[in-house]
This record gives sequence, structure tokens and C-alpha cells, in this order.
Amino acid sequence: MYRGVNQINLDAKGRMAIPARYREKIATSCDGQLVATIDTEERCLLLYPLHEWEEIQEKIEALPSFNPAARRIQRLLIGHATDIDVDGSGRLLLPAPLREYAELDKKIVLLGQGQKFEIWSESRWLATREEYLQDVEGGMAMPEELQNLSL
Amino acid sequence: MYRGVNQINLDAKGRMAIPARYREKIATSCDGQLVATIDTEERCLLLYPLHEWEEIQEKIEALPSFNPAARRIQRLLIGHATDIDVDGSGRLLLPAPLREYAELDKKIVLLGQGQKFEIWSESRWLATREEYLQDVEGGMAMPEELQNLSL
DNA sequence: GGGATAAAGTGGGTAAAAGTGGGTATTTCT
DNA sequence: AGAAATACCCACTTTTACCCACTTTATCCC
Repeated sequence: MYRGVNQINLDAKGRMAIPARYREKIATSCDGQLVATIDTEERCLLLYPLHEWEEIQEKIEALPSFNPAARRIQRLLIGHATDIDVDGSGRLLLPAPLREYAELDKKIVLLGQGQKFEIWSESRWLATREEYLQDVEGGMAMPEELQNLSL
Repeated sequence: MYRGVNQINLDAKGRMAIPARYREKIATSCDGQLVATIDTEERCLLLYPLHEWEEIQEKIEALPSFNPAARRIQRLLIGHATDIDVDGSGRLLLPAPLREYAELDKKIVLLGQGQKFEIWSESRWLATREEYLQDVEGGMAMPEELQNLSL
């Protein structure tokens, strides 16, 4: 279960250091093998441990391929999915095409999201977060399960 | 069951001392392992014993992830949830991003709230409390369960 | 009530860990 | 084959966690 916000700097080569608190878990759960792809709803990246991703990919591949929406998802998600491994100093290199998609420059944010991580440009994340908070405040329609959730 | 208001000072490093009366319970119930996240309705933080939080996280993760409202809640709550442990002198370090969200400077307030705590900036807490008192005085609408409550 | 004693809270130094930068060798692509 | 990109490695800087010591508050007992 990954969670939490992390402010990270990309270096000149496009590498990001994985926060130390996640390293051990990543090393044991997937031997440092990760897969990054794009999020189709927001301009951010998704980062999965290898076998988590493989399960998802199987599901995506199983979608009816004559369905245009399914084809689109397959092309976007599987098409952008890139294998990545962690280097000796706990860093990983984000491929240029993915960096461009998410508009990542120096300052980025890594969000723990349960099984996976999300990677955002810091400015975009802050803006999106504000938007979300407004929506919550404004009483956005919520699914029933959510309304019954007691925090 | 935690309860009560506590005025606390953050030190220069962003650490807060846990009031002594809660320490033993925190030590036994979760071995000093806590999780802090943001409150989405108010600019304050929520502080849970680790396993309390894990139950909540499971419920949040189980929400349908194609539902936009659910995604938002996941990003806000899980995305900000940060593991924290109590140090040798009964203090905990609040991560900078969370301090910024709740606008915590030196003077803060820790509110016992049953299973969890809330952490407010003192000024914001006082203002919010006034607001609540005004609402009650002004005859704010109450749910039926509340009207039957005898204090 | 006041002093002594203990507990709680505060501040900050230091060693270790994490993060950062960049040089060089190797691979890949054209 | 040459150029570019990548992987690997090492060294430096910054941050964090841990520890110890001091100040303040509370408690107890006379």
C-alpha cells in the first residue's frame, strides 16, 4: 500500500530519486522493476510495480477490440507503457515522451495511490488539487459508497 | 477514544510534542505508528493510528476508479496520507506539505475526535469555532437523530 | 503554601542516510 | 563508424533521525 505526497526534483538527465521510504518495498515486491504509462484522464503519469501492471495489461487486452473506445484505451495505455528499473542509487529515468506528456520539468510530485504511484508536475498538481477541493466543498455529486464513508 | 483540546507549539523543525496523556494509548494501540492526511472539507489535518487508517484506505481504494468523484477523493486522501512515527521524546514531525496545507505555523491545536485527532492552526480553529457557534445560535437545521439527542 | 522532585516540553548538535551532480564507459541508432 | 543516448559508478551536499541536555510545568509531601 503506497501513500503520501513527495516533492521531488528531476535532474538534468530526467532522473528522479525514489523516496527512501518506498525503496525497500519496491525492491522486494518487484525487484525494482516498474512500468510507467500515462493517465488518460489527467496529464499525469502512472507508475506500477511490474506484476501489478501485467495484470492490468491482461485486462485491457481482453477488452473487445472491435469497440472503438476499447481500442483507444489499449493504444493509449499499453502504447505508452514503458519498463523502467531503479538504478544503483535508487533513481529511475523517466522516458522523454512520458515527461513531455505530463509536462514535467524540474519540480514534480510523486503521489502514493495504493497499488501504484502517480507522477505530476508540481504546478499542475497544485492547480488540480485546488480544483478538487473546490468541487468537494461545492458538494459535488458523490457515489453512494462515498457518502456512507465515515472518516 | 481520544478527546479534548490541546494547545501545542510547533518547534523550528516542524515537530509537535504529543500531550503526555495520549502517549501511552498511542504507544500500545499502534506502537507509535500514525498516519496523517488532510481533511477535504476544512483546512486541517487528520491523524490516525496506523491500523485505523489502513481500514479506511482499503475502503477508499475499493471505490470504482473510473468514477471521477472517487478518483478525487483517492487522490486527496490517500495521496496526502503520510506515515509518521513518534520519536524518543514523544514528538512527531509533520511533513512540510501537510503543514502548508493546514497553514500551520507556531501555534496549533490538537483536537481529540474519537478514533482520530484533528490538527488545526490555532487562529483557524478559533475562527471556525466561532462560525460553528454562530450557526448553532442561528438555529441551524439539524438532522432528526440530533434533535433527539439528550445531553 | 512552598519547596523538592519528577515529569513534560523544548532546543539544538551530530552522525548517518538520503539526495544530487556529473564523469566515463557502454550500448544503440542512424 | 560516428553520434547520441543510456547505464553505471563515485563523490559531494543536504536533510533527517536520533540523542542528550536544558527549561518549564506539574505533582507531591511536609
